[in-house]
Amino acid sequence: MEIGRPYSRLLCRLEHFDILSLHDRQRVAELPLTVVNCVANQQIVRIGEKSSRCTLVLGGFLCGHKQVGGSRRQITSFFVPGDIADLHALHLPSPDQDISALGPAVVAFLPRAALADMLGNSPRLAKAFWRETLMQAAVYREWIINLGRRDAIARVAHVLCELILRLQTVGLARDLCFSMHWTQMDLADACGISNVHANRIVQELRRLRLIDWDSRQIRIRDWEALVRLGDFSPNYLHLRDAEAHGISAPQGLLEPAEP
Amino acid sequence: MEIGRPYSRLLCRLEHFDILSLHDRQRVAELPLTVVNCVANQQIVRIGEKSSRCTLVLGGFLCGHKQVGGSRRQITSFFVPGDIADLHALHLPSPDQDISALGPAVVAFLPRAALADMLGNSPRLAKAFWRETLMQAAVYREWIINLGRRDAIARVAHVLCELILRLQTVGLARDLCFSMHWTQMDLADACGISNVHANRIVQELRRLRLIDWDSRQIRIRDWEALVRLGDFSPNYLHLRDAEAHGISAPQGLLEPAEP
DNA sequence: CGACCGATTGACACAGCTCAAATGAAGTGG
DNA sequence: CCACTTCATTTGAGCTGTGTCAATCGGTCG
Repeated sequence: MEIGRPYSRLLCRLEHFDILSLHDRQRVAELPLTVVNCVANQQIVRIGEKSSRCTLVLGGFLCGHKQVGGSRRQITSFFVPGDIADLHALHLPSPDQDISALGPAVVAFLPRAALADMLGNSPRLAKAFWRETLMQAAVYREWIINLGRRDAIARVAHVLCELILRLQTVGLARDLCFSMHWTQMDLADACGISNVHANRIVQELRRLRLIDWDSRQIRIRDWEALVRLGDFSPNYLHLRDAEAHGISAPQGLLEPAEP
Repeated sequence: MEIGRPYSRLLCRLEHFDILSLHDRQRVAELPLTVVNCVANQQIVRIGEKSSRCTLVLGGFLCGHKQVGGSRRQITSFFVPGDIADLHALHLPSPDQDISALGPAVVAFLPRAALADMLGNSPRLAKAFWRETLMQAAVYREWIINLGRRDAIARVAHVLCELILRLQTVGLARDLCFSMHWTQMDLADACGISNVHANRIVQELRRLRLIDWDSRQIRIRDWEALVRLGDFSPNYLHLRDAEAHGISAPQGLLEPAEP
């Protein structure tokens, strides 16, 4: 789980639309941070508990989730390296969901005061961070679509497509392959299905030769087909044209879309 | 559909946590705006179409929605008076969903340039608007929970509870009653169910004497029970204590929660 | 070696979907 | 004021995707 400079993937996201000035990049690079290794399922933010820091993902995955009534939890979002998982801490008094590690992860805590200070001094950085929150909202919207109107196999396919693309924007999963130490139950909780059914869907995806999911790693074998199955269109990720273009076959073999 | 001063409900939301200075309120009040009456189902924002304005709801309801594959649309959010429906236009190049009126509505268009100018000149206003986007994201998260882990009747109940509280924070629906010119299919599209099933759920809610829904108006008859049925807990709305307190019985008769 | 956790499989139940038709309500135009 | 249209609500009858329950299997770790 190599990390590089801790802020590099964050910068990669912040500069998605506008290049930052050298001065601004410097400000980000100088943010004080505390790096922490998390074990699988470690809880990082607890609903209702005020905290004075934000959490930047350096390696692995985090997820936001919430328990409902008697039933199983629902995962509301994944956070990949370069994401700040609790941006709401910037302006809201207390978190409205839990945030935990999915599998082992590495995070950096940024003191909110330092962050607020930085944003106050640079309108351009403030804009970049604000945009970051808006892009997260766009992903939430797409998840609503996913849960509301797609069947189980499409949901899973859609989630995988999204993950691949988000990883690629920060330089990961270039080969349509990434290691993911999480369980089928985690997948189920993200897709709003039962763990048993999640297992059947994974098997079906394997049978269709769309993915390999051995214990600790996912490999997309047929990107085109996965995109079709998941009814995936990436505009909600607000990628730049170049990347969005890559969608048709980000790194895999080119295959005609129509049979 | 009395409107009052067009910006009054917006101010009501912006000042939810911090009181604005007189100067800031003045800035908001002086925003140039174009008031427009919308007919039912009128489309206001089209996916992918750049625009240089934001849309403030003055009366009625808007909704964000998206069409998927062959199936029915999914509504991702409601917007009530005082909400700005397309805040993403502030920092994202193009919208990733459609926005339409649910029933007749009155909106005001605010030129993005004027808005950006205002936000650039007042850090406190910028913070208030940013917080507004974060609170919308919190609502999206809750909708993900709703669609992922609750059954149909709980979804509908939850959506109704949310609407009531959001209306009350801007001074509407004080009597647990509001007029809502939208169809059962709109409700179905928000809850991720079929229109036929939505109808059955509405009938069930009527049979249980939880709501009246005559053609054009919804009246909550048993708030406590609706909250319980919808597994509704309002913390995700980030209401101030006073309001959140009112939840147990916002205006209705006080009834003990436990049987 | 035992304990534990996650993946897998099977059988059965049911919430919610689809299709289709009937009813009701609100215009619209003659 | 009455046909006629249109759109929303309502009802019924199967069908199916997915959940639940329960048992088994396989790997990992102490």
